[in-house]
Amino acid sequence: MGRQPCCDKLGVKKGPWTAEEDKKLINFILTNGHCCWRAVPKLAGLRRCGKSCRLRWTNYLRPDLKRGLLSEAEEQLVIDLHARLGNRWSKIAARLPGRTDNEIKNHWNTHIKKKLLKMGLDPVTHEPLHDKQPFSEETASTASHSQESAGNHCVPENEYSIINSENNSSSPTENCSSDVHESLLLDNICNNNESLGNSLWIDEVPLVDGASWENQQPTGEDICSHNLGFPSLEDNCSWLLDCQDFGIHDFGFDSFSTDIELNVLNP
DNA sequence: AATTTTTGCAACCGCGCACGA
DNA sequence: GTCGTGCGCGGTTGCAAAAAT
Repeated sequence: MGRQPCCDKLGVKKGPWTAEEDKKLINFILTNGHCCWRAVPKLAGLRRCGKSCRLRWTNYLRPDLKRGLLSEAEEQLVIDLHARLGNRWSKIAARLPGRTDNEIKNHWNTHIKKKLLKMGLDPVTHEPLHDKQPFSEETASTASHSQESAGNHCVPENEYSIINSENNSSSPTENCSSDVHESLLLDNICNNNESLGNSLWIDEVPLVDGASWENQQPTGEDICSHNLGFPSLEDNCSWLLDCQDFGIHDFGFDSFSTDIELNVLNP
C-alpha cells in the first residue's frame, strides 16, 4: 500500500544545499522553467529528488522572495489571517507578497506564538487564555490539531473574502473577543500598507507562488499597475543584488546574472 | 574560555488531493 | 471505478548559531 517514497533512490542527496547545487537549479529553472519537478533534478544535473528541488526553489531561491524578518505590518497580517484561516500557511503566504508558507510557519512558531502567549492570547484560538473552558488543557493539547480547532472557528476562505470584500465589519472574527482589536490592527495595516491590504482582499489570487512567477510571468507593468506588492521588474533584476545575502556571488555567478537578466527582460 | 542550553530556520517526511490512463 | 503519478501542504526534525551558565 501507499506510494513509493520519491527520494529513496540510492545516490539521491539529502541535507543542506550547496552553492553549486543552488546555481545549477537556478540556472536550469530560469532557462527552462520547471516542466515537471520530477524531471528537474535529472535535467539540471542534480542528485536530488524533485520534491527537494521544488522546496528549495519555492522557499529559498525564487527571485521574488523577500528576505529577512517579517515587518510589524506583515506580522499583524499573519496574526489576523491565522485567526481566520488557521494553520493554512500556504493560504496565508499567498496574501503576503514575497513570503513563503514555510517562512511564515517558522515565524509563527518561533516568534508570534510566544508573542501572543505573552499578550495572554491563545495562539490557536486567538482568544484570551483566561476565557478558556475548563477542558482547556485538553483542548490546548488537541488544539495542536490546529487544523480542526482552527478550522472550526474559521470561515471557508471564499466566504471570508467575500465577506471582507464587501464589509470588513461583518468579518467573522467578530465572534472572537480579541477581534475588535485585530480588526483595528488590520485596518491600520491596510491604511498604512496599501499593497498588503489590497492583496489581502483579493481572493485566490496567487500573489506569490511558483505558478505566478513561472507560468504567468507578469510583466513589470502588470505588477505595477495592480500594486500588489510584487517586486517590480526592476526588483526582479535587483534581486540579484539580494542574492549576495545567500552568497550567490561567492559561487561565481557572473555568467549566471547575465542569464537571469536575459530571461527576466526577454521572457 | 569552555560547556550546556535554547533558539531559529532550512529541509525532510508523510499524507491527501487532483488528474490522467 | 481504480490505480499510478505528481504536486502541494502542514507537521516535524536536525543542526548551526546565539545565549546562558
